[in-house]
Amino acid sequence: MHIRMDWKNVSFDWNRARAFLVTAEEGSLSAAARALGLAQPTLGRQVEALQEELGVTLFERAGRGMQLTPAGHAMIEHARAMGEAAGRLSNVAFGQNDTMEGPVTISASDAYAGLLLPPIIEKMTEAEPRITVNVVVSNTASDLLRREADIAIRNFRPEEPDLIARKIRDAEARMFASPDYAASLGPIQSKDDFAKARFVGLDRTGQFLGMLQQMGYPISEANVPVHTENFLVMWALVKRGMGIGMIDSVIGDADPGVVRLWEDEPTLGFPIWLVAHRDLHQNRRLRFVWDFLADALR
Amino acid sequence: MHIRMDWKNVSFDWNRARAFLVTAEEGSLSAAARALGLAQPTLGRQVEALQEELGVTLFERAGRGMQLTPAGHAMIEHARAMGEAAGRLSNVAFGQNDTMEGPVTISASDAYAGLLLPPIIEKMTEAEPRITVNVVVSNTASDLLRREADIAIRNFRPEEPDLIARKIRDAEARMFASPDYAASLGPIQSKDDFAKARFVGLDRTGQFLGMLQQMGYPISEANVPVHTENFLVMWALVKRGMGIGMIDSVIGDADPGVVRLWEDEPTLGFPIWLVAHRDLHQNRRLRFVWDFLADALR
DNA sequence: GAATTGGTATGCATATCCGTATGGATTGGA
DNA sequence: TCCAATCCATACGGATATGCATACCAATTC
Repeated sequence: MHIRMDWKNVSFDWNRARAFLVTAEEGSLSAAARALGLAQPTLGRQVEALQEELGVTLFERAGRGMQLTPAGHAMIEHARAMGEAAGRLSNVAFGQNDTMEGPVTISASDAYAGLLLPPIIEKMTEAEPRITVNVVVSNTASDLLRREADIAIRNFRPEEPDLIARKIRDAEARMFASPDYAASLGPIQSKDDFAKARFVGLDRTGQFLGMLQQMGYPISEANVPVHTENFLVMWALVKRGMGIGMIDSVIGDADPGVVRLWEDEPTLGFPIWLVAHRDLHQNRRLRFVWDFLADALR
Repeated sequence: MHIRMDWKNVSFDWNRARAFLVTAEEGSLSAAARALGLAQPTLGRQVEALQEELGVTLFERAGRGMQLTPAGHAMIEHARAMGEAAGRLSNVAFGQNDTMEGPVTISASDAYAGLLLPPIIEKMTEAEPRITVNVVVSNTASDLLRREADIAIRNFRPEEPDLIARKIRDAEARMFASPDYAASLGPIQSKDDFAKARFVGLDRTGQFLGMLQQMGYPISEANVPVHTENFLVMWALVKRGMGIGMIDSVIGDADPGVVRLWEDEPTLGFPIWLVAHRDLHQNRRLRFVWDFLADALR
């Protein structure tokens, strides 16, 4: 049956425990306030009230920020446990949430976010107007674990056990250039014809160049006069005739401002994965976006 | 150094999680409100707000009380984890609390609470006026685990590993009676003289009688015309001359209204233990009361 | 050493939350 | 079937917490 429990020891204000936790982790009341979306005096008063309520001094002012006292150190691990349980609660709640109204955050590389997703998102919001879409530009998988994003589009299979992934297709990167620049190069018959071509590089570390060299292109640093780490910048440069760029053929083919350079070129293959957190994947809204993206990206 | 954490998933109102937890455990909003010392509409609104905030239906009205939905079941364990961490936090905080101002709850049997403790508590509050003393009459050790009491006076060594105990002394129960009744019995020379004596029994189950018979007293149920489970009632009856009562000799000797019946009687020995929760024992206020009681009860 | 930066405390208007009182619904028992 | 008990929902006045603006403080920089 139901054992009569005693709730005296949990009847203190739990939000004050949250204030304590975040202040300790962030190191200052101001940072905690920013992290929680509250005002700094609010956090200060909550921590103050908790100290008053428990009769314990938790922090000492330390010039820059707040320093935990020994008593605070003895208590922070339990506040952390509360926070972790709260996070799990929130995750499960999100998974159980079966309303179509609300936000979904999609994480993708800048190329996908800027070139491929916009029309997809437009169709999706037409189909489900109550869904609000946020797009985050990122290339790491960790933002899913931290719940900075709900669904990620990645080019690798994530290893983390808490994540689930679905392979959409194998994409291939091909060479594109503006029609003008392609014409100035003349007809391409073999790799040797690239000896005098200009490329728009994708990083400063030379990986892009090395990759092409490995594929047998007779090019050196002189062939890559401009670099960027941003696909969208690269693409804009390519479209302005600054050189050749390599990008997912789906993106290049869909862009009327560029042409394929060479039909028979060796392509650079890479997979496209959809990734989500295991706990959140049941969410109805998320499932809808997941299925929509899987269908549209195929 | 400090990994930037994301607090979005813990920034919901933790007090609402508490409301969810207690409501689920207690089975109704009203019971939860009583348990937390809040009003029923408050709990109702908090649960309502949590459902709104998370987009999940947690409860269904079930005539008598609230029933968890499947979604609620999926989440309650995490709320429970929060509650357990909150309890530990509260315990540790209590242990770290180093102020002399505040309450201390002492649990004791009715005999000690009513006969032995009052003068001790009086002296104690004189020595430390800022301490507020609550006395709870109870004979179980579990009220310490539930934190319904801070210090308990017990006649057995508790087995629970979370409790710490200190043996104060071995007490002996002796026979006392009012002077009038003692005189009416005449001088006592041996156990046989008790054949026609009247006793005031301490329970209805016959344990008291059996104990005396085992000690060699030639008595039967006819010698125990009145029973009570309450020591204070027993004592009042004894002092009114209703019969013989057995009680800690320290209590009996200190009471001018009774006399020892027989110096050479075989005594019934039992230990006196002071018990407290391990986590709370560091508390300065508690230590003071603990030491004071240990000294005064010796 | 003055300016700048990042942080904490305080006063005040306001928005939010809480408790009391009350009505409505359901259960259990006479 | 009706009565009593128990519980949830709603309305409203008042207590409480929040945010903004600002004063103040320590550390770092030029």
